[in-house]
Amino acid sequence: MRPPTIRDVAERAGVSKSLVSLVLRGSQQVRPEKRRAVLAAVEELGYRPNAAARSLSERRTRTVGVLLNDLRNPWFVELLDGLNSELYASGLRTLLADGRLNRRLGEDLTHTFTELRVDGLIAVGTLPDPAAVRTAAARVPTVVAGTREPVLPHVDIVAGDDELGARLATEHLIGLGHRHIAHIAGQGVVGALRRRGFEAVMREHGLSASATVEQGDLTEEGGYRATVRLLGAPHRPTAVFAFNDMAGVGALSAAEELGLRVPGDLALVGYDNTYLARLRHLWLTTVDNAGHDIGRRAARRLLDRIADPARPGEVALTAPVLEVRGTTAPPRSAD
Amino acid sequence: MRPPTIRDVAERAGVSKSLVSLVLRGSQQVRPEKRRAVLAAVEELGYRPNAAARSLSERRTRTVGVLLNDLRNPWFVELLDGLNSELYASGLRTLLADGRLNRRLGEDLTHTFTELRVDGLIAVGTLPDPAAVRTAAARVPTVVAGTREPVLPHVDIVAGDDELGARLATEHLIGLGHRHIAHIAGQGVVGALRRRGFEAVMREHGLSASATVEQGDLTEEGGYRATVRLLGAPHRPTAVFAFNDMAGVGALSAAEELGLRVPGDLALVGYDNTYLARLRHLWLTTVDNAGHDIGRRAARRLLDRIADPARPGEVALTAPVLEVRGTTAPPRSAD
DNA sequence: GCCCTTCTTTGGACCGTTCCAGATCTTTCC
DNA sequence: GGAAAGATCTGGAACGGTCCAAAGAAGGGC
Repeated sequence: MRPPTIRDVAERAGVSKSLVSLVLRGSQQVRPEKRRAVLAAVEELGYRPNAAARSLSERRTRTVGVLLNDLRNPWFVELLDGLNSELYASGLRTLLADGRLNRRLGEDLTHTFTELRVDGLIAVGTLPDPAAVRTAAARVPTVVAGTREPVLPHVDIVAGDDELGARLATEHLIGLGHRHIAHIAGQGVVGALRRRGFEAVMREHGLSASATVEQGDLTEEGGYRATVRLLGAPHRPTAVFAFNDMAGVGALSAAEELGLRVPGDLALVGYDNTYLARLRHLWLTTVDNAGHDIGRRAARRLLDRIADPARPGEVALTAPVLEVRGTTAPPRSAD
Repeated sequence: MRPPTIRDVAERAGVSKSLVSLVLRGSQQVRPEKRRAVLAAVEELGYRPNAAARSLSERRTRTVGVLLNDLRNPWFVELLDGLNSELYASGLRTLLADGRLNRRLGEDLTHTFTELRVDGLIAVGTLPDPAAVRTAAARVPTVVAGTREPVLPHVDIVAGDDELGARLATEHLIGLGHRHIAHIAGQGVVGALRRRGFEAVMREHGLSASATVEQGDLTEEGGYRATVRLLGAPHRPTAVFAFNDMAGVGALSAAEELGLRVPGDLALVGYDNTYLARLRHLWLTTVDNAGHDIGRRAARRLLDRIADPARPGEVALTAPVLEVRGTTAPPRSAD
């Protein structure tokens, strides 16, 4: 009992398979009664076209491969959401590969996605294997979203302006009266950019001497550890700007454990405005990075690039917005 | 400049395309020197088989469709992780459709997945449109994971034992000395099961009179609102068992806002043991629902069902485990 | 009524694999 | 040395669509 094919439909409707194909692809050159007959046969048989046969013949798959760094990071999920909605509207489906979930990211890129002959590729977030992206980008239209690497010839980049975001956060803290401010840094290019924004603003305000940077990672654990180190040091900061919300929550825990009140004893800013920051119990001041919007823009870029693969790569940055919540306030006493 | 085909490889290696196919599929019936010639040609040309052509001919896609309720729920992500790792190991890739991300779930099911002729289908979590699952299950091997509906003829179900989990949580609170306990209920079958477990235990301890149930939903907001109502009532509970961690966090915020200390004035248990519950700042006592494990088991069930589609549907429940953290303690004074 | 257009409709090649029946080459054995 | 038995290899028919050149039908003009 195989699923019906276009020939079955043709036979039932009393026409040729070519005509069925025409009707299904919406040709205007078909007489109404034939069209009706075909559509009725489709309905009666429950016919669904076979995507494999179609892509073999059309030489395209209407599928976009998405390489994601980590599905556990809520910000990426939001980006993915924007991506999906825009691509779906253009009749493209999305095939997801998570670099963390199944480790063999490079393998996935070169094997799965090229075997499937995806029409396009979106790399989301800092990926473990940039070389794999390079290889793939040479064969298929590619857009990098949510990070600024790798920079490659015909590849577009859509990301938040991390340096600006870091400036906003730092300016906010300084504006509140903080002088001794620490930054918990993240990894990769994104980490470097946010750090640079922080350091630049501190320098501009003549506060380089009281700026501290502690290396963390993208997790709560990393933020916690970094904060413990920061607060254990002799001259401790009155404010912390964390690389992302997860690290910010870690910092929150560390402060609490050491008996410091937030924001009274320690002001705290995160980054990404994930739903974590929005939890009433945390209510983290953070930088909104507009993940959904970045996803949509990345999708549009990819559509453009599929239409014209040869055009030069562009970098599009979106401006982040500071979201002030409950974890920032002026320092208790002048530093 | 098209990608090379099996014919190009054959020509280069000086053999027939059939032999190339044999080599690539690992036949033992090929003389070593020919095998080497073929593999060398593959390497030189950078040949990658065309998945569409292969599935058309083999009449299977090596692809499993996954219907997910909500990617934003960390528990589902964990389940997905388990699913992926197991399926990947069996050479199946995963195509993800999120019911919340692109709303048209029913459409996706009947259109995208049937057009792609996926080899199997996994429905994760309570889905908005059970009828679509029913339709699809009639044509393709299907497994339901993480929930216990819909129950369908040849469909397996893999889920946590929600009633048992709720019992564990409730027993824990009673064991600590709580008498007046409230439950924030969730929706759907899962919600009903957890509620039933709670009510059964309360009844067994002769505490039905002091058991309260407040309807919430699966979000923080719902948990918050429900808790505000609970704590505003005349005879307020000393402990709350929330449907899931998100609702539990909402309850935490509500208690804090009303000036109650957790766990001193109010004990709190969540469900799912998501990373939220593990955040040091929240440190929620919760019920571990083993998402990763459920994902793996669902994958294995699907593999079995693909091998033998006609076998009767089975229900496999995994036993959850109570994870005691910082939000539960004995009540301050006997009730 | 006939020829020329303009619409519609159709047969068949093609997309890149797999798989099967049979062809061809090697061995083995008497 | 020849035949039978294996071991290898190959051509061609699927798989289920799209698309193009050409056939057939219908309408228009004289």
